[in-house]
Amino acid sequence: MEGTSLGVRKGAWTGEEDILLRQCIEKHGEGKWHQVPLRAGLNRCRKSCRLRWLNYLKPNIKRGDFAVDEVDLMIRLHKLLGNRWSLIAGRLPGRTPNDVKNYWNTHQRKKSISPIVDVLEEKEQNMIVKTKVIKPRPRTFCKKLTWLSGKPSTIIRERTLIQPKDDIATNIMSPTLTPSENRMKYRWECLLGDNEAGDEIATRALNTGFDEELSTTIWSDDEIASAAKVGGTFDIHDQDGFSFLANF
DNA sequence: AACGACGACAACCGCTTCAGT
DNA sequence: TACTGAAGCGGTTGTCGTCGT
Repeated sequence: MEGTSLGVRKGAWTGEEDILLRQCIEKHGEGKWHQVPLRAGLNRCRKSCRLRWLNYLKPNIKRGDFAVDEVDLMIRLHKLLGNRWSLIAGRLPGRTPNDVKNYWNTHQRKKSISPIVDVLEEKEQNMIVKTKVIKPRPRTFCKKLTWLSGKPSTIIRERTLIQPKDDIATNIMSPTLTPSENRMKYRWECLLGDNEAGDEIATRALNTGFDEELSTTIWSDDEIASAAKVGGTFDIHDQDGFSFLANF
């Protein structure tokens, strides 16, 4: 793996390079990775420096075997998130995305290749929920939409969502899931999110439950505007046949 | 002792996303 | 709005150590 490309060193890092990189980060802080090789006096590319720091030199990195509870959490998170290693690692203190990925590829993937485990996993999948990988994406709306521009309109829109008894749950509700699936989703959102009151909210969600009825209502522009402030998932249709799923 | 298979993990590469202009 | 460079992410590869034959 040793070698150079355009004069940039590749391959395993030496102890000397580690020291230079660590000193540089301690002095200037993380970030501005394109400046790090110059500042540290390293003949490495920015990517290499960043990776070395994040995966090896950064303080508080936990090394050694994964504990049973870490593996358990990893499996659950992987079921929910798929191969989103940085998110999974974010919930495993001291573990890096590379660590998690390597562990998964060497231990867990091996297990999933096993036909017996395959069958068990499939059964478990059927018992719980179909995996739905949630990838947050920014949504952009056409500015021609009158209700976004604030102009009055007579356009009919439908709002379809499962009504929660507790409005605090509204934000993460999905009309495409059953109430129990929504409960599960809610718990995970609370677990994965940065919500400070996550535990309390999760408990309340479990104790509260959700109504099973879907409601379809014609909303005025004002109602939609207020709903957007509260938040939630909306299946919106207008009279031009334009429809989309919106999360506020 | 020699050698091949395999596992673990560090590092690279290419692509996507984000932010600034 | 389009463009560009930086940062971040996940897939893949290379290397090294260990174990079994």
